[in-house]
Amino acid sequence: MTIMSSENIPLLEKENLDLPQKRGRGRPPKDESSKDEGNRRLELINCAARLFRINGFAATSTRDIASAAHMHSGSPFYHFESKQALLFEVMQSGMHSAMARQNQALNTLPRHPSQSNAKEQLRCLIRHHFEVLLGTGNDFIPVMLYEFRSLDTHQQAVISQLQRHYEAPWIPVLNELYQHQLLSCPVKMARLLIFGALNWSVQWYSAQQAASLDELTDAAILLFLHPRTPSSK
Amino acid sequence: MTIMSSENIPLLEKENLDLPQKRGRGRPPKDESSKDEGNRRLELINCAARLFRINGFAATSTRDIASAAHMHSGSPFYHFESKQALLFEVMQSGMHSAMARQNQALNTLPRHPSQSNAKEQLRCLIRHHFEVLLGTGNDFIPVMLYEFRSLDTHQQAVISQLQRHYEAPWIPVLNELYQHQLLSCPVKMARLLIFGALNWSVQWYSAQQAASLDELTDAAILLFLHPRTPSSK
DNA sequence: TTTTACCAAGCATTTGCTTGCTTAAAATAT
DNA sequence: ATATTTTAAGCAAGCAAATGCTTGGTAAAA
Repeated sequence: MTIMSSENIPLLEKENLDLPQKRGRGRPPKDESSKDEGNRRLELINCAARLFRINGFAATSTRDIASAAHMHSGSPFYHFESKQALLFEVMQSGMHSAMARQNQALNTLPRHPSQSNAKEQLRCLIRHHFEVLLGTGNDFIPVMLYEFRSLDTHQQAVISQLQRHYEAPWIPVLNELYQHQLLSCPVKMARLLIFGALNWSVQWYSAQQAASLDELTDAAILLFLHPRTPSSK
Repeated sequence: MTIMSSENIPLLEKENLDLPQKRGRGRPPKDESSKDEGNRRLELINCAARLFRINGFAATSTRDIASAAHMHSGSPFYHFESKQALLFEVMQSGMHSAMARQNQALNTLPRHPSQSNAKEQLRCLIRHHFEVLLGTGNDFIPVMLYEFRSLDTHQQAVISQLQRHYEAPWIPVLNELYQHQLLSCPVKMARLLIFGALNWSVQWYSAQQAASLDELTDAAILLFLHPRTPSSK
């Protein structure tokens, strides 16, 4: 990451004329899908997310990011006014994507059919949260979880707000479980501890060798929820 | 941290001759407690731990550390061969201290009086772990948890070994709880999830305004352990 | 012609660390 | 008891590399 970083990017194949992704300088072609929406800008965000996740924000240089996106060292600053602003974008877009997918996942569940599908709702939320944390290519949320302190005060406030929105659907579910005594711990503390248990998985989970996300979800449910009847299901 | 850092340390009172802690250059006096054992070196470790915890390893400069220990910028390298070696020392001494105190805490418990004091043992372990994570002046373990990736491969192996030793007393306790069906989740996963829930508390706990460590411990026990009899205690 | 997206080069600062020297206490010799 | 040597601990200064970011130009699409 630090070795060999003095403008050594163009190891790209040289002299293959008119490859579609030559994409050197100049305005990009407005190819078929008209809503291109900052293609290279998006690639910068993705590369930054990956590097920030692997090495951390402070230990990742803007040159590393530029290089990963096949740019030269100063080019990212055309798209982002600072390294910190890029980090902020990573977190924001990660949160918006996670929230959208969480709502989507909740909508696949039946709308409280009779009385208490709270347990299934919690399973759905946990399962989706594991996906957000551990799914392939999902570097955004781990970055948000571990680089929060690198934001300035205003940015932190914005991200905190998004986090509150993300956690909002959990609260009525936990409340219901608490009232039905499937959850013994008061809801406020339960939420903090449960999110801790889940979020920490980014420290030890590795896709190969370990359990599947479904198995993780089952384990978490077993740990947190206390069955009222002798039949565990 | 970054502003005004060009050798601006000696704001110490100037011209107070013969203050006992003048401590300028030269060999330190061998004062009463003969086992001085690197007094300034220890202060470097403490300052580094605090700064690493607050700002992270990569975002803390060796000048920041030197300044916090009232030294000049190059002096830490008399005691440590590199910044990374200092980080390693922080983690190692933190782990050794935590392990010693954990064993001490366990020894205050009665030696399995009749059959199952596993629940009290778990409470003791959790309570002590919160102390290690959140107690005042305990910056070492949080640094270890969040800066592991900044170590090189060999250092990581050493720290992992220490972590395994630290977690070792938890395993028989969890096994016993699982066998008595106070714990529904298989032990291996339970350990990972429980440590996650506890370790994550460094992200949200603040000494004022929040619950006491005893209350945290109670909440955790309520969340993880399933009472077999209707009486919750 | 304008705009978008980028390159090429570099500037100012910060950073980890080194080298050579200084001081004062401790150890040792006289 | 005095004088000399050794050593622990740090200072003063700076170097080479890395880093965040800026400026001026330029090619291609619109």
